[in-house]
Amino acid sequence: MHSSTITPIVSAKERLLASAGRLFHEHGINATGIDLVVRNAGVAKASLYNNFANKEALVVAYLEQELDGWIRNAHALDNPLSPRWQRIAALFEALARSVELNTFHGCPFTNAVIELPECAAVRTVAQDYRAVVRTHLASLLGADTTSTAVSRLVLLYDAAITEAKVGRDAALVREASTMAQELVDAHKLEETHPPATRGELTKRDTAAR
Amino acid sequence: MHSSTITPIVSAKERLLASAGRLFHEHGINATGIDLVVRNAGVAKASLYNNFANKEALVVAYLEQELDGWIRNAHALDNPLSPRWQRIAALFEALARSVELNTFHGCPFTNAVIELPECAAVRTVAQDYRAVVRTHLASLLGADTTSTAVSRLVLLYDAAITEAKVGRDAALVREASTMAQELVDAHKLEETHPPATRGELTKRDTAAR
DNA sequence: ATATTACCAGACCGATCGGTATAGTTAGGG
DNA sequence: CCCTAACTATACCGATCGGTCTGGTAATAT
Repeated sequence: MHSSTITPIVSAKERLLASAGRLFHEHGINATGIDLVVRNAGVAKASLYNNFANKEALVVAYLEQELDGWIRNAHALDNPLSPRWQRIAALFEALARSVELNTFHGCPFTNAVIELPECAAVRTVAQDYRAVVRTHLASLLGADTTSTAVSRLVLLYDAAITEAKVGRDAALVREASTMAQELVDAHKLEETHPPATRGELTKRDTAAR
Repeated sequence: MHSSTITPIVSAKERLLASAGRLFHEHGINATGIDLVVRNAGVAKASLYNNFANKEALVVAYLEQELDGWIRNAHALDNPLSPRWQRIAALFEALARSVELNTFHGCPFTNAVIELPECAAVRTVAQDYRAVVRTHLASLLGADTTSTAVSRLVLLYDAAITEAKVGRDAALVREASTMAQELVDAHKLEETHPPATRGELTKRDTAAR
């Protein structure tokens, strides 16, 4: 049980998660059979079921791994010394480039929720992911997590991901980025201004019913 | 071959498409087997393969049916006598209500692209859908289909759908609606103003690289 | 009357699904 | 030295997958 066990350089569990990470993300979860995951990992089938109760557990572990990856990637893209608008733009720009390189396969959490709509555990991880994204965007924007400015940034980020996946349109991703920029500017103004100054032409939608 | 053939009130093809429409949309395409579609349609298995070459063809027909449904729904929601902002708000509000009633199962086209990422025919219908949406939103906004204003409206609509499906958050859907409202207002101003008037604090993202 | 057409019911096909069981290998720890 | 733990390889399980085939019925068109 110590970490002193040497094991075959990388454990079967790690190899399985790496394999699942590639296959689930690129070809989809339902389209990827257990046998393929195992073969691709170069691991015995029994090793899968020694480390995971069943396929669903593997899927959840895969998603948790992806969540971890998102966080690390977000920090790798982030330069805390840059101005806010640049730190936010970097997120969108990474997405746009991924589209151009044809390496974008969609948000793993959205994909999983769509592929397994009745799996509660999947929804849970997806909600965790959403909370992480919201928190991160809030910190980049320098706004309260519950603020509408952050909600709007979340919307724009999700929009960009959808355009990247379905439309494969890098230009639309960058348009979302531009909207995010304007949001940052507006938020900056709000910070320096007295609070109740901006109300020019909003809040009409509630009367739309 | 005439339309004078009586047939059992509704044809096997129609029953199959109705069944596929329910099952594919609610439980997912890959998770719905042929046998279930057939049983649910109350139809013989052979009738499926008399009307469709294979499952993929059924999926494509299902998507074409959904595209048709989207168009009809969009027109049903639309009151051409209402002001633009209301006609656009109706689209978002329908989405928000669907979330609250727990009857929203995601965009059939996005779902299909995610479930069958390597199926070209699915991507094609999805692009058709995107073109239809863009055209419709352009007409609601009274702007050119290629304008950035329409692109932004498309982004907001897709964002709302993602929040509806993954986050199940009607408030976020309505926030997207509010953003769309502001877009309509901005567009209205642009219409009445000389063209190059609005450039306060934009176009900086292109320097973000 | 006779084809033809559209349909139904269900057996059947090989392949693959997720998952289990058996048996053997390798390595470290008491 | 032997036990345990992690691993490999592979056979096997029932269920279901997408898809085919047979055989029969009822209504239409000629």
